[in-house]
Amino acid sequence: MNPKPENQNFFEKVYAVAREIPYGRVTSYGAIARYLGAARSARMVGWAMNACGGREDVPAHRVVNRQGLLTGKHHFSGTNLMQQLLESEGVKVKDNRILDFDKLFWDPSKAL
DNA sequence: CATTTGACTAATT
DNA sequence: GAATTAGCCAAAT
Repeated sequence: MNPKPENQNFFEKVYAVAREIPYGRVTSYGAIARYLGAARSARMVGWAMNACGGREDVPAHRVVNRQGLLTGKHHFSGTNLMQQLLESEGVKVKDNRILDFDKLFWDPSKAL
């Protein structure tokens, strides 16, 4: 154990919320950030995802930008892995964009 | 300790 | 309406 693991507050919180995303749903970085109290730290959420390397429990593919664009797909293995993962969950993706994003959008603050 | 970056978002051009 | 700039905040170098 580390002397002061404390917690990767931000990262852990982001991971916790990401894990709460129900199957076949998606959310935005800003929504998570807002839920964490860091309304303007949407980028931090993305950064946390970048660090999610070993966190398989973190469905980063369910987290997209506000437009439903798979901006982070380049960080996944391959080129369209993220899209395939979403499609595998029943989420229709067209040209890196999530269809019916408004319907599939999952708001953590609402989910509470 | 200062600088850079980065999977965003909103506003502006 | 698309492209660019600016603002934000926290971690990484």
